[in-house]
Amino acid sequence: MIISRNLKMYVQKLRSSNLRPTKQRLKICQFLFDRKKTFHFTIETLNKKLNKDGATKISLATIYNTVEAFTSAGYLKEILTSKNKSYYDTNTKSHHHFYDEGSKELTDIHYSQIKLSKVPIPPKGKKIKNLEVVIRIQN
Amino acid sequence: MIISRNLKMYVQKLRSSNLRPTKQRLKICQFLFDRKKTFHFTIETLNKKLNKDGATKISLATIYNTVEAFTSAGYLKEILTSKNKSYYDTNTKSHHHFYDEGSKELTDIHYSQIKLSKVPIPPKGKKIKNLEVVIRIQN
DNA sequence: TTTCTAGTTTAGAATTATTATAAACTAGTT
DNA sequence: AACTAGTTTATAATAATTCTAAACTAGAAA
Repeated sequence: MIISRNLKMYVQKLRSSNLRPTKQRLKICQFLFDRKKTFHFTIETLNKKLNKDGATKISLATIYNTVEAFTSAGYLKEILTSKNKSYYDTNTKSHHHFYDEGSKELTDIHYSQIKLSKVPIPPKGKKIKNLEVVIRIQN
Repeated sequence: MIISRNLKMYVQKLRSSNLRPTKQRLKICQFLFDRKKTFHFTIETLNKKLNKDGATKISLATIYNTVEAFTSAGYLKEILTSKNKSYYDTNTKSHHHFYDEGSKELTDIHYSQIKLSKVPIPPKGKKIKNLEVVIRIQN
């Protein structure tokens, strides 16, 4: 079964980031990363989906902790929106988003679809960590 | 005095957006727009600055209402960040930001400092309302 | 294997930002 | 001067997130 191979992979991945491979973290890894397409979520949606089936529950606090840990470790990317709720993305590669103001849905824009021909120099002593384009759309 | 000229201007501006020129709204207009440089703020900072002097207090609810009204009217622009607090900008023209992850400060990037040579077509039936680049920086 | 300990999970409380409510007030029309 | 719809206000309610401290566990050491 593929899952067991991925599990080992996740154990290594977590260890390499100094995160103990706990049951909860592995379950969240499988849920987030055992998929082909990238996945956008909020804590709320993740919590609902993880705890939908009557299976072992992962507490909300753990979901917050884990998403935060995965984000610092670079497994997840926090997305910029104007809403007071954090959005995350399993696609950590440089890419951009459409943000639909009506439906509040995010759609990936492949990095090749946007080209910047001029980027400013960061202020003295600072480095660019990340550059993100959000295109707000509406009907 | 210049202020009285601006006051009249603000009265007109508000009327033209179907907003009654109340004492509170005019005071907030003066505070936000009687300045040369653009101003970035959160509700929290605006509230503190408006109510610093022992002068007539403007309630927090009014500040929320007014900022929301001014944003819909196009006097203010909501800025995208990853934090769970709304940031606003008195510069509503197309422009971009540095977001310093350490100090959580926003700095304007003049629109001419960023050039996009390729922009995607929006999904069917949708129009682009706005395009914003946020460059996250760190030490 | 058993013991130990630092890291982790958990439920629930606390905090923070924002929105809702409903009574008092006011701009501006009649 | 009276009226009314829009506005302000204090406060309560809600929502997202962070904190806390007790219970649990991975995995190193005995």
